Amino acid sequence: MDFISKTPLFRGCTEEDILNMAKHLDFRTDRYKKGDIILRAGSIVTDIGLVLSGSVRIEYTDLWGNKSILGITHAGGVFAESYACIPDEPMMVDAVANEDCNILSISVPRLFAPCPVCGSQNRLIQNLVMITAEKNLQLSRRSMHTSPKTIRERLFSYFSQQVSAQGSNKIVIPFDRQQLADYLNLDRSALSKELGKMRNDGLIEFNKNSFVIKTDIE
Amino acid sequence: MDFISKTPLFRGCTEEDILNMAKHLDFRTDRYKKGDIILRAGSIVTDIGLVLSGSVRIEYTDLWGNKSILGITHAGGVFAESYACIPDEPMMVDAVANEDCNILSISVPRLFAPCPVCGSQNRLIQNLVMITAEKNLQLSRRSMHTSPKTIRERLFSYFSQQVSAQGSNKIVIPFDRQQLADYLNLDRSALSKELGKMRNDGLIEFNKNSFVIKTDIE
DNA sequence: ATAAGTATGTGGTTATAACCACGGAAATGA
DNA sequence: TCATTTCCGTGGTTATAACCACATACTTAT
Repeated sequence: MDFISKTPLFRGCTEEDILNMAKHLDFRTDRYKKGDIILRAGSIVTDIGLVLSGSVRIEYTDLWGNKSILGITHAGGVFAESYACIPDEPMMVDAVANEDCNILSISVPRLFAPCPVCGSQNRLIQNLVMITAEKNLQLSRRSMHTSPKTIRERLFSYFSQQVSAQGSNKIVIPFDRQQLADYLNLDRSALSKELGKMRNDGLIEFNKNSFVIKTDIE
Repeated sequence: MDFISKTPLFRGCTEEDILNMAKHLDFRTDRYKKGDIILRAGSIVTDIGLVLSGSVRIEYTDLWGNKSILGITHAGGVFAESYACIPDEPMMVDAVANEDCNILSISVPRLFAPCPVCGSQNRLIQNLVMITAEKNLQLSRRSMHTSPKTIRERLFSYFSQQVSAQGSNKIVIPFDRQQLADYLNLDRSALSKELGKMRNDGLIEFNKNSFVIKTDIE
């Protein structure tokens, strides 16, 4: 309960607000065991899932049975919110219990239904806008960084964004090499090679996850 | 005005609602001439831009000056909403007048501020959630389709999603070849070649923008 | 301290996608 | 209708990234 009020979705809500909403909006919690399918591709969802404990894996399976993992939502995070917010939009992915977990379901239609009494749910909707907007920016950034054809250009794109975001030519990235490769849609060893070349070419310096990007502006 | 009530952002609002909000939320319209920079990268925005006429181009410029166009927002659409919804998030992109245009600015902080009188703005916020959620799904889909390494696999990914969405093995896609290549992050001629091979291999049939995807299930 | 496991860099090979160029088809517009 | 332009497929070449294998450095645990 104390945990809930600290999640991005309920940020700014008092415990009283939450209890109030729990009644009005008919919150529901469910337990799942590792491997259980929480939401199935093709189904229509109307509920946001808030992960109370454990984690949820978002999996994509194409027509030919090829699977790939699109993301993990940990405790405190929400999943399926984009599908839940759009009426009649079938899920493209499965939500699978990555480990034993506890999920709080919140009905978007109820959330959107006007409630003259409590202004609390408006706060919730606002948080929801911010959460989806933030996910949007993350997706946009990745799109930008993976659009160049060459490894070097993708790294340039990513680095320049990080330089701007961190306000310095000296940046620390939140990825190890494999994760960076996944993020930029590259092979790890090819990535390592290109980083080495860029260092030789005097474009960057790096040590582990710390990089110095040398712009020609002195 | 009649136009405004038909935009996705104001869907479901009566003219009275809109006039009401125009007062409370202090709507502002601005004219821009083709080429004008409406919003500059690095700046903090708090307003959503609703395109009343003309169109707005979203441009990304990296540290080395390389530009790329990320998208166009036409009349009725909104832009910068993700940045406006997240406090202190600097724009990564420029918003440029693609042609002479008229922009309605709506302050998100005002939109989020509680107004005891009018419930109309809640409707607006709900629409905003749906708009961002929809953009989210679009971005996710593209991410899914561009993650495979080979052209054929990207096409499989895209086709299988379309088959599912259109509910038939016979699909019509909204792209010409160049656009499909851009969408899947491919070279056009390479794309054409691979489509030809897939036809030879008996996997698909196509004619212009109509495709038949042959699953092995008869 | 040592061992096991993980992360990273590097060389070499190969598949493959980008690139360039062009010819024909189809759409557009006068 | 004809002219013009855009769109699409194809061949050939080349650059490049994936892939494989391995050696070294770094972590972590016991």
